[in-house]
Amino acid sequence: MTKPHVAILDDEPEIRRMLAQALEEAGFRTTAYARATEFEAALNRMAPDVCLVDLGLPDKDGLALVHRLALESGASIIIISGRAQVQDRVTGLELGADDYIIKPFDPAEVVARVRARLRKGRADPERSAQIARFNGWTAMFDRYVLLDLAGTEVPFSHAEGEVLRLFLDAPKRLISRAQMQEALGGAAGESFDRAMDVRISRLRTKLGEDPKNPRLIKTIYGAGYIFLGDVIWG
Amino acid sequence: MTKPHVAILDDEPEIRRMLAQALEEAGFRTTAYARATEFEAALNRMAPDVCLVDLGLPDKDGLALVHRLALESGASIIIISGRAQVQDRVTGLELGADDYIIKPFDPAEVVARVRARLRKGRADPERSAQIARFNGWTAMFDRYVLLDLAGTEVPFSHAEGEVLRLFLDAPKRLISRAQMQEALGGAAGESFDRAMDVRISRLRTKLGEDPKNPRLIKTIYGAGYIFLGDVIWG
DNA sequence: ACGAAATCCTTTCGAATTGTTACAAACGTG
DNA sequence: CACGTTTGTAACAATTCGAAAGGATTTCGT
Repeated sequence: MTKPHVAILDDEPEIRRMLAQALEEAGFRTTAYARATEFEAALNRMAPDVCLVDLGLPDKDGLALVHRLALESGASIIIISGRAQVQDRVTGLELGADDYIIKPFDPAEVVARVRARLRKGRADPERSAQIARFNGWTAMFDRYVLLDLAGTEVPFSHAEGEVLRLFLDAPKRLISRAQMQEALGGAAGESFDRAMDVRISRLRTKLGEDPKNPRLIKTIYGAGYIFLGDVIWG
Repeated sequence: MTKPHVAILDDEPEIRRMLAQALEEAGFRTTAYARATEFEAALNRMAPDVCLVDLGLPDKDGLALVHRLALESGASIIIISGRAQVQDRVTGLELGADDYIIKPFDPAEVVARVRARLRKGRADPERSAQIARFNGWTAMFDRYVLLDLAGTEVPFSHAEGEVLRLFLDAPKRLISRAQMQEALGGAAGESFDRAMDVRISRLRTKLGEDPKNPRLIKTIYGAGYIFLGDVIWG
């Protein structure tokens, strides 16, 4: 996978430099332009993933450019503008911009917003498979099965999966009972405690734990549970 | 096509009302919640397109909620917060939010930003895509037939096609029973549940599923269904 | 308009999953 | 070691789901 490409269009050299530096430090490839005509001419061969466009351009109406970009280019468009009126933002967004940042801005926020745009653009098509590996096991949450080292499938239920996910999201950290109850959607004030115990008990047997000496799901008397084991997501 | 659905989570009744009114005037369907727990409980049957989440909630850490939403729900997430520090915005966006709006805000801008999210989310206006391939099958919705690898035709009915399309539009994601009921136009409060079971049962047999070990349409007890299989539209 | 066929919903009962109860074991405290 | 509290788990009950059978509705041809 190559680096995502961010195109910058701003007439102030200082801002161009600042944006390019921040974005490249964040792992993007950047191309900066000072004038709309040059920007447009280079658009096709650039094929950027995100465009940062300043509206206060001397040589062309920025909003018209944004509109054309939105219609013809598949890139996400982020407007950067000194005009802070709500009406400016609304028209910019209605014309097809995906975000609107007001000067002065913090480069860190720009990077974060660029990342957000890229995430949405590619998140849906190939969402990361919900797979976690730990101590010889492979948990596949979309298929509701565990694989051991030999490759034999051990199916687990939704209730068990909720507990397992909780553990794998916070390995080697104490998880209090109240925390778990909240996460599992347990109505408070009930004797839901026993149900949790049962879930954990069932999960333990499926993981082949020795009841006398559990190595993965350890219970801390009076405090909660802790999941040992080295988790790798993905 | 039904109206897009926007879910609102904010503890201040005044803001809930303002947002709901502005969004409904703009042609959206809205559902508002005051507390995170209720919001989470209703998430699956709501199946919103966009979530507006206030971070300053009394009953739960808003950022954790945003993170979970981003991972598990396909919806776009817009944070609304009174905290104006750049660092807050950056962490919010990094955790998976798609936008970050600072209080006090103008309802018109919120509407514009919601529209921007929907535009990108449904960037594929492929309502003309009537053919999908998955795991050796070819579903042709305009002709109401399934083709297996050998090319033999298996006709399916309209009701079965509705279910199949729902699955193929959201593969490898949990589809709650309530969500399905809504999508199939089932009036709420009825014993429509059994009808859904029957539809799915018929679809399963047509796909040649082994009832004891279904590989494509898996049922998650107490939660819904999930469609495994790699879908390619077109 | 009438009857046949296809489609779809409802009913019903059996199977699978989950929560609950009850009791035993483990733990901490004095 | 005695005692109360916390946790594990087996057995049971409640809930949820699958699939067959029958009936209601729509569709279609004549």
